[in-house]
Amino acid sequence: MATLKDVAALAGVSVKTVSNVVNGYAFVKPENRRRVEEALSATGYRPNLGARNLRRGRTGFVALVLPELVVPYFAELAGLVLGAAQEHEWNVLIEQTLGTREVERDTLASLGPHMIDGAIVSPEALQARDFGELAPGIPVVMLGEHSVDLPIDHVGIDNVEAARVAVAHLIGLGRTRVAAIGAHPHRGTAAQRLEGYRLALADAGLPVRDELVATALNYHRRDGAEAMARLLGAAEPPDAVFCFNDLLAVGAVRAAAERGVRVPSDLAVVGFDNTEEGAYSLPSLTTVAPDKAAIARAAVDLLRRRVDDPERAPEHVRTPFSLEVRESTRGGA
Amino acid sequence: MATLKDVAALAGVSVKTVSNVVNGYAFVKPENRRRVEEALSATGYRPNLGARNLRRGRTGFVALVLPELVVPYFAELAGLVLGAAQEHEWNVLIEQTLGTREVERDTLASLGPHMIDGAIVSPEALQARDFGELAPGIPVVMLGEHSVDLPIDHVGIDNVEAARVAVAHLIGLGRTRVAAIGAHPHRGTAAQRLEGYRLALADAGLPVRDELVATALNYHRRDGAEAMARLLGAAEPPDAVFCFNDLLAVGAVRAAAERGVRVPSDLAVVGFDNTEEGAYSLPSLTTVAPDKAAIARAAVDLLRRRVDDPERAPEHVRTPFSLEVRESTRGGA
DNA sequence: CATCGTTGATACAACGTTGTAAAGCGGCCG
DNA sequence: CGGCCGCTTTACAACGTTGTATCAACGATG
Repeated sequence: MATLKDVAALAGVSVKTVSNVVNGYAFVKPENRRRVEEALSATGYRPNLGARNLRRGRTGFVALVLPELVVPYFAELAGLVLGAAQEHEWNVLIEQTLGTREVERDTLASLGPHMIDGAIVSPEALQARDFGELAPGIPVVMLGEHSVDLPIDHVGIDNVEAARVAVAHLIGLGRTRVAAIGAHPHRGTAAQRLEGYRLALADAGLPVRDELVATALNYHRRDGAEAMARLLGAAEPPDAVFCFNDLLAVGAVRAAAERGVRVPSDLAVVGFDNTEEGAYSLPSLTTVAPDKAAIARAAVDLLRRRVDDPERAPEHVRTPFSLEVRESTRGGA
Repeated sequence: MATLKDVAALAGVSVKTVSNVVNGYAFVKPENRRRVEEALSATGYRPNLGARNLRRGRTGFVALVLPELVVPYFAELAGLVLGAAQEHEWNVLIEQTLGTREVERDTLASLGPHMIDGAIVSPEALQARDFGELAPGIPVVMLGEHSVDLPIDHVGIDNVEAARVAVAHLIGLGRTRVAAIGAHPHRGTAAQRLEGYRLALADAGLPVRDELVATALNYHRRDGAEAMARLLGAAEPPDAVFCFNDLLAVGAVRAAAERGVRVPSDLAVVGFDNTEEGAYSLPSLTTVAPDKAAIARAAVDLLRRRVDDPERAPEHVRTPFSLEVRESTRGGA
C-alpha cells in the first residue's frame, strides 16, 4: 500500500509537498503538481485515514445507535441516514442496542472518545439522565423522544399531535370504542402518543377506558397480535384501534383476522411510521407518516453543525408528518 | 481525554508499563499493576483506537456491503452480522450500494486499504471479475451468489436445490401452471433459482413455459405486484407462483387480491427468505427459510480466519435451509 | 542596491500507541 | 565471587499524516 513517502520518492519531491497536493494547497509549482499527480495515480495512493485522523483529531465516522434493524422503521431510517451522511463524507457505524440501556451506554462510552465524530441516537431504554454521564464530550443528536428540558440536539415529530390526529380520524369514522396498543412504562414516545390518544378522545367527549389501552413491552408484530387478542377477548371489544407503530398494527390485523373480525368494517386500524410493509399488507394500513427523509437529513445536519461548533445552543427540530389514509380505515362500519 | 502518558504520570511508571497492563502483559509487578489500574480508572482512560490501529495495522472495523437496508432480508441479516461481529470485537460499517456496481467498487476501494480489516459483501450488480481489481489486499467474504470458480470465501445456501424444493412443493399440491417471479439478467442467485424452478418442473414432467417466467429488475413489493399483474393478465393464468423473495411474494399476493384472485385456493404462493413480514401477512407466506443466523455467523467466522491467515485456501460454506409451509399454500385447490 | 513580500519547498515534530532492544535487578549455580 | 538467567521496566523508534517554522528564490519597491 503506497504512502505519501512512496509517492514523494517517485515524484522527486518532499513528503509535505505531496501532502499539499493531496489537500489542495494552492502554492505548488504546476510542474511539480503534475509530477505528483502522476505519481499519485501511478501508485494508486489512498490516504491512510487512521493516520490522518490521528493527526486531525477527527475520524470521519459517526455512530447510529438504534434498537433493532429488524424493525422496518429503523431499517428505513438507517438507510436514509446512511445516504445523508455520505453527503458529509461521513461513514456510519450502526450499533444495535436491542433495547438494553447498558449497550446504549457502553457503545457510546467505548466508541465515543476516539473513533467517532459524533452519534445519532434513537433511544429506547435510555433515560434522560444517562446522557450526561455517557458521553461527556461527544456530539450527540437524539431522535424521536422529545424531552425539551435536555440540553441536547433533537429531531422528531410532534408525537402528541400526530397521535391526536390519528385517533381523531378514527373517531371521525364514527367509531366510539377506540383502543390503543403500545402503552409502555419507560418510553417517552409511548407516553406522548398515549397523551395524544387521550386528547382526541377528550376533544370528542369520549371517555378514556383503561381496558381499551393495551400495553406492549416490545413493538413487534407478536406484541401487537397478543394485545389485540386481549382486547378482542373483552366483554365489549373495540371498534377501532390506534397502534403505536406499524408492526403492532400488522400483528393486530392478523389477530383480528384469526378471530373472524373484519378490518375495517368491524375494526378500523391505524398504525404509525408509514413503513412500506403497511402499504402492501391486506388491508393496507392507514398510518401516521413521519417524513423520514427529513428526519435523517435534519439529524445529520444538526450533528455536522454541532461538531463544527460544540458551543452552540442545542436545537430541537420538529419534522413534519402526515396521515396516510388507506384501506384499514376506509369504508365499512 | 486521558492518554497513556497521563496515566503513566499519575501512576509513576513509564508509558510502556501502562500499555503492558492495558494489554494484559503478564510480567508486571503486582504493586505496579495495582497502581496503574488505579490510575486507569481514576482518569477514565480509553485507548485511542485510531492510534492503536495505526500501530497494529488492524482497525477493528469490518464493512458490510449490501444493496439496501429497506429490504427486510438484508435488515435481518445485518442485525445478525452485527451481533456475530460483536463477539469478535469488530465494529461494523454498513454500506448501501443501492444496486449500483460503482458504489460496490468505490466503497471497497476507498475503505479497503486502511479503514477496515475486511468486508462481507452481498453483491447485486457486482460481477465476478470486478473482485480482482477492487480490493487487491482486502479480505472479502461473499454472501449469496455461489460462484465456485472464484477464489473467494463464500457463504450461502444451495439456491438451485432450495428453489427446486419450493417448486416441487407447489407441484405436490396438484398445481400444474406454476409461474416464477424474479428472473434477472445479471443476478447469479436469480439464475440459480430459475434453474431450480426448471429442474422441479422437469422432474414432474411439466413443460417450462416462457410466459410463466416473469422478470423482476428489482426485488421489491412493487415489482412483485407488477409481475403478478402481467401473469394474471395472460390467457391462461398460473395456479401457483414461486417468487424469488418474500417481498416479490407480498406484492404478488396483493396484486392477486386486487383482482379477486384468492390465495391459496386460486393461486398458491411461495416466497423466499422467511422474513418476519411474510409470517404475519394475510395469508401468511410459505417460504424458503435460509438459516440467516448461520449465514451471519459463518460469514464473520470465515472473515476472521481469512484475516488471521490471508494465505489459506478460499472456502465455500453451504448453510442449511428449510421450507416453511404456511397459509399461502395450505388447503384450497 | 538593500529590503521586503510573495511563492514554493522542506525539515521537523507531533498525534497515541506498541514492538524491539536493551538495561536494571535479583537470585542461583558453578 | 563471576557469570548467567529470568523477571521487570524503560527508552526509543516507528506507524502515516499534517501544522509550524524555516529557508530559498524571485521580482518588486524604495
